[in-house]
Amino acid sequence: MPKKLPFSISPIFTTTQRTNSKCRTTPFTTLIQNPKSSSTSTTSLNFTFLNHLKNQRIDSARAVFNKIPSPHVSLYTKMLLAYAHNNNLSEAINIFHQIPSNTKDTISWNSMIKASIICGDFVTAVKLFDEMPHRNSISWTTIIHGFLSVGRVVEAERFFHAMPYADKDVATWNAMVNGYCNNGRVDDALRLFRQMPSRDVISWTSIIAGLDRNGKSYQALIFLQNMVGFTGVEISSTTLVCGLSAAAKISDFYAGIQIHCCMFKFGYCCGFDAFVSASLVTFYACCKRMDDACRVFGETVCKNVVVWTALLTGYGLNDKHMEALEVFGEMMRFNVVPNESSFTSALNSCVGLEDLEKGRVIHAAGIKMGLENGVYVGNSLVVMYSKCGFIGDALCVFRGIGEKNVVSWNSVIVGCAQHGCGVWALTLFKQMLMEGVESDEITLTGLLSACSRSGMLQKARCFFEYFGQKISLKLTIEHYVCMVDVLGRCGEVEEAEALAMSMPVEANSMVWLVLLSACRVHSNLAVAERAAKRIFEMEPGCSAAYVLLSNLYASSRRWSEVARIRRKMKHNGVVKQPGSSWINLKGLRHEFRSADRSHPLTEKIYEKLEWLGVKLNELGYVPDQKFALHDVEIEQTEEMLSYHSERLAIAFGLLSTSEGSTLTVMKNLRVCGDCHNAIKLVAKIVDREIVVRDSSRFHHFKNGICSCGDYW
DNA sequence: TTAGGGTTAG
Repeated sequence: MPKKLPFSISPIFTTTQRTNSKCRTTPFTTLIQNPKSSSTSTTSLNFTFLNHLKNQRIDSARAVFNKIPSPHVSLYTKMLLAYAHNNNLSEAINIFHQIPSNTKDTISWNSMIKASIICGDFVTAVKLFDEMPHRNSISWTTIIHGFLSVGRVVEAERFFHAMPYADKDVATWNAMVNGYCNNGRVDDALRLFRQMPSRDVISWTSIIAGLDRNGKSYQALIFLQNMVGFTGVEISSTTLVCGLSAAAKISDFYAGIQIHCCMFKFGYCCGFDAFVSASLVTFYACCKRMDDACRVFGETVCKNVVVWTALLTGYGLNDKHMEALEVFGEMMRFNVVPNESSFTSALNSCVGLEDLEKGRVIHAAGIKMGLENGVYVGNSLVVMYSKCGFIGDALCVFRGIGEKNVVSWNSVIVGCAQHGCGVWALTLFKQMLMEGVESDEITLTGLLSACSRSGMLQKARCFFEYFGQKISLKLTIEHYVCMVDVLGRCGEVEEAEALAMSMPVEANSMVWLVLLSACRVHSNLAVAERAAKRIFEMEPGCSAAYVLLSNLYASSRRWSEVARIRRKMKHNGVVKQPGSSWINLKGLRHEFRSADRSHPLTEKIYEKLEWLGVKLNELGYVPDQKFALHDVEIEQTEEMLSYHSERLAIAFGLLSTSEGSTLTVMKNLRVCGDCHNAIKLVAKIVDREIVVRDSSRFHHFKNGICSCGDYW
């Protein structure tokens, strides 16, 4: 863990403390209690009223408002809007009706429309709009923007088209352009942007931000370039922040640097603008320049939660998960309250470290803050528990999520698939359909992989057809990879090959690799050789394909072919990825290679393995030498199998953890069949659950059996 | 004295 983060922190300037300092109130009440004259009294009441509103003390504001003799219409307006922001529409309407009719002006009518929209009551908003005596462009823009803000584009368009052309000002056009972008209608936004009679800085910023949000970051940067180069419209910090966001998304370092220079030039980089700082931190992080990101962070005076989260996320993006979690801890120490985004990023870093213990600590902090059942934190917790090997906890968190979205359902379905709980995955999908949540391409990937890992071929065929034809989901190459995988694993190797050959897009090396893997399971050398040939044409350095083919030859004891593959690997400079397994204990990762003797507890680990070997023999275990994969003497292969990396990690785990606790081991390659047999028995001997996550899935070993049912 | 349009982290 890093002892010191590479940036300086000025705690006096954190947002929380700045806000608190503002809250120190002046004793205004003394002014009311001792008035010298009627006019002084009214002035004091007005002042106190405004002060209460400013500090969001709505009841106190109302009490003072009631004492003001003949309040000015502007005070009525402020009062009703305050009620709207408190989601109290009936009281806002009450105040509106109290405005004397001779002073009720267009501004108060517009404010009441706005108040209805804030409270989500569009019927009242439209009724007021119809009833008001004089509409101006602000009345129209308010209602158009209101509809767009809740995705009701058709109604917004109806008002926009009904609005007299002469009344449409630049703000109205801007509202439409921005609304189209926010609702994924970027082509309509571009059409209006070209049609509008004049464009100001907000028009340009809207289209730049909109293009960026809709996956057109490169075009956004072109628009920014045109704005600066050809329009003469004065640029704002918001425009530059949007441009920087686009540069960050496509990691365009050159464009981002130019924008940073502009920010300097216009004086936006003095450290007081959190938007500028957060966008700079993110930009440098996306360009893999964490030193620069840290420098910007250190120079930021106004460090709010977004700036902190930008740094935390940036470290995560760069696989510096320990540093990310250190930032999370630091922000808490500086009284910056983490929000859902901070938790999401911190939990992602726990996944990156595969560190369940840290994940549980962050989960506890989330519970304290009441964020556990929110959809963002809940989804991240589901992923964290699932990827750290605890699918039961993932399901528990999932059930608690208040309003589940498609990501929640996908996360839990994919989690069940990875843990081999295929039936659960399918049951959850049924519930998802019943709750009316629309599935997407990730749902199908999750379902197909659940079927693949549980041998449910017919179900997979149904899903593939249902998603492809009935709900017209565009099938991606990922889906074909899954379908070839499930066909192959279920023994339909020829059909899998036929599907790979007949795909609407050309199969990539991943498709052929899963087919080759299935050939390894079902010992189909003919298809394997054809699949391997395809892979070597596309990816000559694919070590996994060489290893799979070599293993296939080895399991058939065709040692001359094994030697040929090895020579070919050597000739092409392909290096086999060494197998390694690791276990995380108290924040430390203990990693082992096959026959490793570098760990400080090596002697004890090998003693434990010998003891386990004796117990295994007593239970009738005989090493399966087809997994030795080397042309060596039988005695030697037995020894090599006994010291595979996962066995060393398990032996170490047994020595270092309390009896009865679940042991979780990670492996970079697939666990071999012989180790799989041995670990089933080891779990029985030591009477513990052993979870092994290999490159394919999670295996839960308990009482002599594995959750995968020997099917993986 | 009160009303409308653009922004950062995930």
